[in-house]
Amino acid sequence: MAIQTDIRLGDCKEVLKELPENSVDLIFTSPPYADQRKKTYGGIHPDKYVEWFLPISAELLRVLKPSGTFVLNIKEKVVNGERSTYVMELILEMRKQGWLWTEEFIWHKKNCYPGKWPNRFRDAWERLLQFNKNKKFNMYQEAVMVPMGDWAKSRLKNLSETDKSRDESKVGSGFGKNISNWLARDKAYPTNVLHLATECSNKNHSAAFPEALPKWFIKLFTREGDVVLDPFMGSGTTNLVALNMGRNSIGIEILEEHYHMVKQQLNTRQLQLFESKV
Amino acid sequence: MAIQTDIRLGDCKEVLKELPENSVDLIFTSPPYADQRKKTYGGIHPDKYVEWFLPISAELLRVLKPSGTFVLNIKEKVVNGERSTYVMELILEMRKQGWLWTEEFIWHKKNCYPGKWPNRFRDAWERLLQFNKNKKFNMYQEAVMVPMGDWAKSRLKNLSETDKSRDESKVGSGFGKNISNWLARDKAYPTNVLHLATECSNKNHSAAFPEALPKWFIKLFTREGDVVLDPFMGSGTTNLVALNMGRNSIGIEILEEHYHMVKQQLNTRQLQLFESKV
DNA sequence: GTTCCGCATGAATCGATAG
DNA sequence: ACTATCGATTCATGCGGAA
Repeated sequence: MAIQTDIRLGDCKEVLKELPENSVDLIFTSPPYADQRKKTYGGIHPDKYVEWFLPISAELLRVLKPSGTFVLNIKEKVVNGERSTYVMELILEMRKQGWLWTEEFIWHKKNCYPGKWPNRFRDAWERLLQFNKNKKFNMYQEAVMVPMGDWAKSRLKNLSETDKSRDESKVGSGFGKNISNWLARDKAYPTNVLHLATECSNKNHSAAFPEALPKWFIKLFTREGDVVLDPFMGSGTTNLVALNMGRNSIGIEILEEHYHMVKQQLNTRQLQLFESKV
Repeated sequence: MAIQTDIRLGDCKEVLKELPENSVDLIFTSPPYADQRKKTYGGIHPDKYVEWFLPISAELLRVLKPSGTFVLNIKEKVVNGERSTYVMELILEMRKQGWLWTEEFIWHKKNCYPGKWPNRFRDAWERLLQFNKNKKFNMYQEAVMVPMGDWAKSRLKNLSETDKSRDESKVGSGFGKNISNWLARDKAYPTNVLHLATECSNKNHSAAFPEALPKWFIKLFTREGDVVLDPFMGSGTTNLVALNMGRNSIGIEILEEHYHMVKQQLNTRQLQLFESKV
């Protein structure tokens, strides 16, 4: 059966109500961060963020299968010299809503925004919060194991200090950094720290997160034919990756501009897939 | 003047009251994590953790200089399949107490303890929460600069060959000013992600952090002759590093065993320092 | 065809200036 | 006093043009 990619235009708070309950295997999304992207999303004030998000997370809880997982990519910004606390408040409120806060992965951004400030360094990481409905959920750990090829072994012998750090980021797109520990084995399990670069200047559009990010979580939490949902689709990275990986997906986007752009990209990609089968 | 290392035996909640207010430049500590290390510290239950810590953080707020910084190394453990929320609750409560939550650094542990669970990967990171009394605080960023990446290196190499000679002939015109800025800089500022290995050395303490961790923050937030405090001294890593870096320090430890061990180590080290001067 | 170099560009943050 | 906008700061990355 062909893979379905269902793209919908509208406010996810409303559109989500159209989806049946217990129908999604993985929700992977990166909502607009508080007080950012004002031009495109209207900007949610940090003080109002939790209040704004909770009705949406309630719908997400409804549509997620009991065995499914919700991965939320978010990072609080600095307000008045302090880190905002809305992400922590959101976690606490979502737990009251019925979510389990299972894990917090760290996305270590290799190329973060430059800048110099008197009392702060560059912010090089974001949160990837894992939420679940039940303690038992689907997780396919073997799918994200890091292969330890021969090249890694040979390169380890004569590594300069600079090469060491560079080498780490090349192994399996940033996973499995402790090379020397795992030399004896073929594959290693990753950790809860992901070391990836942002794809900053793509030709037509710049995605908020690199393809490797949704790809990793789709591998980890779904199998082929499963359903992936991104309620804040944006440039459609999650859905395109899902399609390429043989997963059905649903994407919701509030901006017509993004919606049409993703629609067009999907048509191109689906045509490619069709032709490759003929 | 000789560097003072003041080690005290007792419960820090009480001992801290002996210290004068506004007297400490940096507090760096790793308190017992909730419900962990039961054998050595009696284990604080996650539900009671905030309640237990707040009187201590109140004393810390009192003894810290207005220009000082408090760095708290902590990580919530997994309870019943979920991450505990006591760290987030602690941050929210400490802000009510008057602390500013300035930043959250990530310690990415290079070689974390191996292990495999059905629904979880190895935990390879810990939080380093930075709290301050004021928006203005002492920070010596140059002390922790790191070597630059490859791009800058290759660029520098090329600059020195093509543009350097031209620069010399036009001194004073301002033409080569940018170039000399680049030439002078072989180091870049770090980010808020620290990538350090854990030390697996056989210290008689269950959760020793590597020396590089306190060393980095002592460099960043203090100068020689400043005062560093670790209210949960443990094996005394913070104080030993401070001594080696020419900082005065105070350490408080509740266990006699640790207290005497650190006392002895300090005597040895101070004798070394004394003899090297003679 | 390779390799190399130049350049634009980011979920950023601060401080100053303006309404 | 309090919010909105703007310029300056700065580095890893990928692309396109050049050698």
